[in-house]
Amino acid sequence: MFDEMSQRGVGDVVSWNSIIAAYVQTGDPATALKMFDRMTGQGDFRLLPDAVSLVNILPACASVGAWLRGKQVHGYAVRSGLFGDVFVGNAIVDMYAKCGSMDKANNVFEQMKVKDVVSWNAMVTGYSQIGRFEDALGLFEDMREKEILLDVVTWSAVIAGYAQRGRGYEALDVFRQMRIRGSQPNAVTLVSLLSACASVGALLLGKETHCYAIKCLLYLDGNDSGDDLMVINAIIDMYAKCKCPKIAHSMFGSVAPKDRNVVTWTIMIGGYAQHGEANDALELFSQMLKHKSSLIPNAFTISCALMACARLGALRMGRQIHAYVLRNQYESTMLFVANCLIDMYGKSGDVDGARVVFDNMYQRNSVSWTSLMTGYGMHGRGEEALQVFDEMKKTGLPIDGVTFVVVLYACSHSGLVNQGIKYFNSMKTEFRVDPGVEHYACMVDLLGRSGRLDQAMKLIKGMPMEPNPIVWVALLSACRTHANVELGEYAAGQLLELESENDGSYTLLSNIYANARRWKDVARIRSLMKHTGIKKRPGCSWVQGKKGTATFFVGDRSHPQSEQIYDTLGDLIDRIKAIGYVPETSFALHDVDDEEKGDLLFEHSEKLALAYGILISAPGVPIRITKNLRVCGDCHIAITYISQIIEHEIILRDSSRFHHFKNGSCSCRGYW
DNA sequence: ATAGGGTTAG
Repeated sequence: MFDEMSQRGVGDVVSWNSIIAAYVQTGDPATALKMFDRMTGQGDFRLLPDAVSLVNILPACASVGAWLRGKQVHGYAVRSGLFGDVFVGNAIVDMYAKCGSMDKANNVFEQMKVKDVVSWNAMVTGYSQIGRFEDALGLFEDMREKEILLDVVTWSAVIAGYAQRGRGYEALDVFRQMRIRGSQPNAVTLVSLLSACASVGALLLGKETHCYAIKCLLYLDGNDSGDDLMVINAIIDMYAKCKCPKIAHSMFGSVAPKDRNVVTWTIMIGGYAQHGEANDALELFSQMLKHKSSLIPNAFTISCALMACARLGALRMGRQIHAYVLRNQYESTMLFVANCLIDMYGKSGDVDGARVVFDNMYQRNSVSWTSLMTGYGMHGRGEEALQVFDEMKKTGLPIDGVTFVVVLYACSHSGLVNQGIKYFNSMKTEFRVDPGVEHYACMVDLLGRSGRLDQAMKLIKGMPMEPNPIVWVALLSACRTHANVELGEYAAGQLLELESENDGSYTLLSNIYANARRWKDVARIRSLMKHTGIKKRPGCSWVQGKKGTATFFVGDRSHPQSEQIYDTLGDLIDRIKAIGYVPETSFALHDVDDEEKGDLLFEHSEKLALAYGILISAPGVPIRITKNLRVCGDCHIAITYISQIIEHEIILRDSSRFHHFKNGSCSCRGYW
């Protein structure tokens, strides 16, 4: 219609405004800007924009970050006298605020002769979005003086700002003030509040908000604005982030499938991926695809599904999703998805696959670089990780604390002790990043892993802050690796004092004693665990087959092919004994819970998973195993031997790193 | 015709 009109020369400002508004509203600001240029450009057709034109085009400038264009429009508004229109003024303030230039916004705001509550709200929002909450709340006082009533938007903007920055408790505080001052919350307020609860894991307050929402939804019910669904989505997300995936799922189930939108599905998939069973996330994802109605996964959905794959090491599924991404061209949001792909490939044992994704990206950010480095680090390919770091430095992308955690982690798992020390020392001097407690933990790990326990202890003593549990666990596990009972006891004692002892630290200490043949101490630890009710998390390994995942616990006989699995395993053990394998019984007490069942060393989950992997894999195909805890020492020795007598490469991911077993050696080279 | 909200990565 518009084209026809403009060809006949009957289009006027109103028709141009209408078509431009349509582009803005359907989320195509680039075309809107092009049309605005055509409207105002040289030629036969040159229309003077009116106030509506400006109010239409300013948000478009803001949303693509076209600060310069916005400034030109601002100039035109002043020259043409349209600046006096309060709508125009508000749109200019908002445009500057959204472009991150609050000082300019404030200038304009102060020049406006007529202001309304929207003007004030635009300023409050602007300050809240960049985290300048003192300035935002300062405006509250000005508003009170000028007797401008704070409305629901004013309050919600600040609550949302706090929520987005993870400052949930301050958001809740503002909400309380809002209630005291008698403002009535609406759907947006509730969504912001729920997101605040989610960000700090405040389950109780989240439940309170849920109850409040039930009351409010009675009134909202029946309008088609989609507000109800948004609130419900936020409730599902809140429960998932507060580590209640079951409640989240029952809320999800309470929404009729036809009423769910992409966000509903994505929230639930992401909730399972991060706080529940990652397998359930993938199950839900394929359910969503089967729905085949108008539900199309967006970049968020894909990222969540890839997170689930990464957690499981589900390479086969991850590759399928990668193919889906390529087929469906998720270009516009490729950066995020590609970063998830790098992470997924790295964590699923295919770091070369991660590299291919990285090399094919046309845009990268620091997450892309660090994800790739993490991948190399986990696989013990420290030199390559450091090469990537050198390349990253050349890009000018910010090098922050996270980058150094990854660099030090890579050094630690490849035995690059001197380089690690060098990078640690360069953090402050060269990159102006203050080493945090997490970097000290990395250094303790680095020194400890390589056996320099005294040096590690010296570093801890010289720390400028209190060592946290992670530091002591790093020391403790180094004491296990290098059989240092005395220092191990000390580290365990420190953990006890910080009241953060968990099943892992008890197991480590018990292993240290067992290794030293101090069985009385082993028994003491065991009874201490029984007394305090600390249970060892059961070890669990899984293998991806063509028909889904097979999971094994220690001594597990639940698999239908159990008999065959045990036969294969027994056969392998016999064969490696013949070439020198001696069972390392000090690890037999690793699984203290199962002690009554006898010596289950030969039935550890990773051994069972390997036997099953051999059964289902074609010759020469790598076998990929994932374990929830660290691999047991005896299993590590046994699998090294087994790799000598079978044709498969064995790729095992434990909670610390990857082990590639091939021809009788492991890529970890002792750096667990 | 202007202001506020839900899902993703190291």
